[in-house]
Amino acid sequence: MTNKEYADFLLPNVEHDMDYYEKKYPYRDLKEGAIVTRYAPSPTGFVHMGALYAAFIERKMARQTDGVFFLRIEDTDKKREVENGIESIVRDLNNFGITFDEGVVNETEEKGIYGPYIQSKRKDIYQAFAKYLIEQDLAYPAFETEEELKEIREHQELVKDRIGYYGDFAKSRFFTKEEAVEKIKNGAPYIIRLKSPGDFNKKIVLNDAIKGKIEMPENDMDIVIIKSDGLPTYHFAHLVDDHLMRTTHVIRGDEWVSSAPIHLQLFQVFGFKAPKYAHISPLMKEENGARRKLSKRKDPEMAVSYYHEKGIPNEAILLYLATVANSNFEGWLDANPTGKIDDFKMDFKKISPSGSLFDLEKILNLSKNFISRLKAEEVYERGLAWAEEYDSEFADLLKKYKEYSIGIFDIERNKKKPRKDYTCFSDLKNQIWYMYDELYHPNKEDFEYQNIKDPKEIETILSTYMEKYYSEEEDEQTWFGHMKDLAAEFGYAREVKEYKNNPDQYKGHIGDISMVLRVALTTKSMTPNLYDIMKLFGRDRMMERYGLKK
RNA sequence: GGCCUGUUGGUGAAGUGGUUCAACACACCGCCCUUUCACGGCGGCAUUCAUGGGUUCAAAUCCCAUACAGGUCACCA
Repeated sequence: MTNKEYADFLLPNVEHDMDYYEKKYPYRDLKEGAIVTRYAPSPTGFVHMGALYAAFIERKMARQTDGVFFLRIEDTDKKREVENGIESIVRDLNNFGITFDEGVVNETEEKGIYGPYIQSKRKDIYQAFAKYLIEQDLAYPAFETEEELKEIREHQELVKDRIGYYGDFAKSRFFTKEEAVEKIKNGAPYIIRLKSPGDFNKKIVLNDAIKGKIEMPENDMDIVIIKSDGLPTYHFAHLVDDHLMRTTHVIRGDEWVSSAPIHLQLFQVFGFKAPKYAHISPLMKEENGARRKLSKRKDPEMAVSYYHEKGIPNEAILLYLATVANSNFEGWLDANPTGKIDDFKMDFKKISPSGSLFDLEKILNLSKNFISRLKAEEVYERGLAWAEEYDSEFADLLKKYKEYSIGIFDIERNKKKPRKDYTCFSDLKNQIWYMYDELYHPNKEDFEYQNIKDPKEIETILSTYMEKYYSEEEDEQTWFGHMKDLAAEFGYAREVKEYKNNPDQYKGHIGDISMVLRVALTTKSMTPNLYDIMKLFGRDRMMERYGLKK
């Protein structure tokens, strides 16, 4: 029996051969240095922060080199598949402005000539490549059951040997073709394994774009390449797909570093040029003084929906991810305030080889700064969009008082250094609820009066202000002058300095008086500029809040 | 257990043999500005780069060991 016949026997019904596919997918005609890379998730659920981080870096590197970024779905494990997985992946990523040049578009469509981009639809291709290996006597059928494999492992643990299917432990390797055929004809189930030419005592070198030079023992495990369902394992699919899709850079999580020897060997066995690898370290979390990888199951902040619910702008998340990836990004943004992430030149070498603690504080800060730079109308629109999803009562108020609300968001916003009141959109209501009568139901103890607490005095100050000094028309300076007059009338210094110089001559200073007017109006001692707030309220509503007859 | 990687302040980090070697940012604290807050300004916050050895005239930077942390050892990706 020739090797060719053997291959046909082991993998029948394979339509094309390796050469056919080799010709079908031409080399890409791209300029020097262009990076072709991919985001290759298995459709097991929504996109989480770690995946978003990787996808962000992948797209960025492809874009800045005029390369190609494509989406490939790795669904060779049918057990883990989730319904509509593809749709949610594409949607989640698009929400962050991460789009693909090529690959899967939705459950049924794709674009690009290197497809299919869904692994389960590439069975024939993988088998064609596996057949080549069998013909070269570099792959063979293996018959061990799960139970037998377990026994081998237990034995190895017992005698403290290296664990795995290799050397003398790889019993199926030693069957003759005829013996194997016999078994199969008798109905024995089988898988295809690589006949590894590696030597554990020799070293291979992985020149990782992020982690640098890593020396590892050669792979000598006869790893599975085709599973019993005829689909390939990750390792084999990676070889076939990234070779045929003409990927130049494989950017992936660093949990893959340890299997890089397998991948390098696979490329070598076929005589293909291996892609460059860039292994990204994971986002970490600190818990009880120990660091661990951010977990999809345990950590709510891992889900991108967490940020959506909080109303943290996606732009802020992207800014954060850029900072984590290349810490010089912040400095660059500082020097180029109007710059976009797209204009920044990211560098693999600047990506930290060790995992970074995921810093929610920092995201909140970025979010706050981002919102502060928005126009009042934008804050309104985005705040409303958030509220419509998560706080319908507040959404109704925003809609009912549109111009008024924009006015609130506009306070001290149009300056070089705008106010930073809102850390995220879910924070809006906490900051300004008192501006809406519908939300204003204070108790007496809610009023945060400071130095002046006497109800009688407060009442007199309020009524005097409204009757004698208040005017709806005045500009800020005039208004402030009136405040000073009011202070003086009640025995408070017109200027803080004056009070500090002669504390005995005054009961307090202008600040004490304006505090009364502020707290009586809002219950709060800390608010944006009082002048602007009064402007928004207008006379009637002020009289009402001050408990004075109109 | 084998193999691989990492370890600079509360956090993210810059810095890879010597001309500020501990930048910058977030957080925190203090002061100033100021009608409150916010903004802004100024200042504080690692005499030391996990620990112990070594190389060198000179090390956070090179070497070795130890400790700690992370990853990986599937017919999962």
